[in-house]
Amino acid sequence: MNRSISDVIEQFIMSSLDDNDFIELSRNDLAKFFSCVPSQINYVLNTRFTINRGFVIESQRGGSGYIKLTRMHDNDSNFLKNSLDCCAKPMTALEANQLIQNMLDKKLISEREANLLKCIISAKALNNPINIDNTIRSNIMRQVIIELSKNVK
Amino acid sequence: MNRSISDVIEQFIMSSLDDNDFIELSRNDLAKFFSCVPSQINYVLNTRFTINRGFVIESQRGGSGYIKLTRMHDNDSNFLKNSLDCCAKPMTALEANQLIQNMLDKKLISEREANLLKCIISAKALNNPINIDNTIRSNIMRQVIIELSKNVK
DNA sequence: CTTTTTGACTTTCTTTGACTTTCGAAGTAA
DNA sequence: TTACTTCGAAAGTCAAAGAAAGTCAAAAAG
Repeated sequence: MNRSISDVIEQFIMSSLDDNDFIELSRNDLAKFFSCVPSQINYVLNTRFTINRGFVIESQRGGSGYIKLTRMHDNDSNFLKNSLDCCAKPMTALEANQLIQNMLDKKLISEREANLLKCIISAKALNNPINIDNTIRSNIMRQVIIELSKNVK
Repeated sequence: MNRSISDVIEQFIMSSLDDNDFIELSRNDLAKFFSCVPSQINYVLNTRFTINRGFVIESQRGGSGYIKLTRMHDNDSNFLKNSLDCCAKPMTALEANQLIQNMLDKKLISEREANLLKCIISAKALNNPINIDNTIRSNIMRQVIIELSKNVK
């Protein structure tokens, strides 16, 4: 569902990454191509291609500048181990969502499972009188990771 | 027979759902179309298109936001409806486990999903200083049921 | 009373633009 | 040649404006 220009740009970049582990973009050219202001590219990059979702952004300013976008590969058990670390502290719903999305991207869980998890760590599910949602959220994600680890060599 | 504007809007939405399992609405456009305030749409949605009547609502705020309305088919919807009732009160881990087992038996979820859910509603995941685990547990199960409802054909 | 209608206020996400920083190349002086 | 300066072409930042949807409770209708 490409609802906004940001979504369209996201898709475009995402599919450029289908065949390559990294790509080099020109911010201005991309912006021109999509008839938007250059900083919109930054917005897409910052909201969609985050480190939490396994992307690394490098760039250079000035003449012949560029933006290099790399998709990180990581073996599954390593990934799960790192994810566990993320769950050491209380987590916001946003953080948890990104983690779940990441698991989906890595095919550690199915789309259905991702949706289940997302709704479980939502504010609606966890909302409680005292403000410890974030703690519970990371507890839950920790258990999920432990459970998933059983299926990984 | 259409006493109120709410009834008219209800009918309109209902007939949009005749051909599709889900529709996407724009709250503002609908409100404009029916010359009412936007929050009237929420009122109609909240009073008529409830989970108990077999509807699921998802939405997104912000620029190019939307409201997605899904109708679930009633094969399994009775079971889910009853399950929802179970989640009206706080639940022990044992009760939740039984509910999950039931879902598995009915093939509404896979074994893997059942295991995930079980670890999520375990004391380990939910344990928190104050004793409201059971409330959170039923909240979670309620959201899970709502999520599963989207997949029911 | 209960249900519906209304609107002020809030939250979330996106779009835009003015301003800043960085880099490389080209030009200039010693 | 070497070192310094200038200029323009990138990319970055940040906050304001815009565009949705959500909430809640008061007022109105039935």
